Amino acid sequence: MNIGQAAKASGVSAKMIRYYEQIKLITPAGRTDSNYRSFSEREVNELRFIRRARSLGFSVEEIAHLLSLWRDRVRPSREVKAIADGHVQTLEAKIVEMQAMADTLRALSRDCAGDERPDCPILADLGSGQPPRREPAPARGFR
Amino acid sequence: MNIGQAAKASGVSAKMIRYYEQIKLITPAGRTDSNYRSFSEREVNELRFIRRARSLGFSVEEIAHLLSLWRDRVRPSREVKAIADGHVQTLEAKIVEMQAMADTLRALSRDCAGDERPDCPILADLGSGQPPRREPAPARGFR
DNA sequence: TTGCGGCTTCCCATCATGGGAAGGTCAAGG
DNA sequence: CCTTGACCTTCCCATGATGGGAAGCCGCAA
Repeated sequence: MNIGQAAKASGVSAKMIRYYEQIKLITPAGRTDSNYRSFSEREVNELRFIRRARSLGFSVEEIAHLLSLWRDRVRPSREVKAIADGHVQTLEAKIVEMQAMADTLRALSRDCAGDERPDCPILADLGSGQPPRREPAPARGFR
Repeated sequence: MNIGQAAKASGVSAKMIRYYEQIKLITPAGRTDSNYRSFSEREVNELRFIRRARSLGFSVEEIAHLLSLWRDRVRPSREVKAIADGHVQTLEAKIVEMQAMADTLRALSRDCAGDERPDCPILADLGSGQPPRREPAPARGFR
């Protein structure tokens, strides 16, 4: 199986396969006499693992760790769970951040006429020298 | 006002100010005899505008557009709103995507013992050759 | 005058991905 | 046996926004 077939079979582009090999995420594939890479079914499975992990947002570094645990028959599931939970936290933090951005923008956009006139609360906000948006007094009562 | 003071006053690092100048997001600041950049209050205000826009997640390209509208006294607010709404959509799409990742991972993690034993549904999923996760039959009844 | 802190430019690194060039290889069909 | 087209190889470059750091110039204070 050469790189194109491995790419199709795994869903990882040939470019990325070479890259993963270069950064030592995967062990270098064998080579044919003519220097073509040759992939075994096992290696294709690793590529599928990587593609799936990437699609869940894991970084390459995290995937390196996950792969080593996957290969380790006596890994403690505690370690796997820790990586997953850590990543979930990262995701949640980003989601919260983006949600805040979107909420602010929706509020500004709601009050913008969106017609031919130049008046615009969005530009007014951006130009107002607003500090990085600290919560506008968190409405005592949520605690 | 030299670059350090402008940085403090605007909240944009000196590094970034030079970068914004280089990519022509802002007009090159004037120079003193000794080649130091010199910033006016007006330029500092532009930097604050940029910092605020960045904090709302706008790309530099979008900010270039927003800045030109800001400077244009007869802009149609429609254009500003379009940029903002477009960005909100981008944010929402990313949020949905990350939410899906987090949901999947939380479900997998929930079923993982997280102890010394090697059995782990997280690794099982990653190693299962799962295709990029199409919804597992969307449970008719939510419409 | 010395010394420290700030300024200048220039280069490098990040993270994961793609584009493209130049050249070698393989298989099918003439 | 040779051509052709599709594949493979390596190498370099670009992305977006940011920071780190080196080498060298400048300005102010003691």
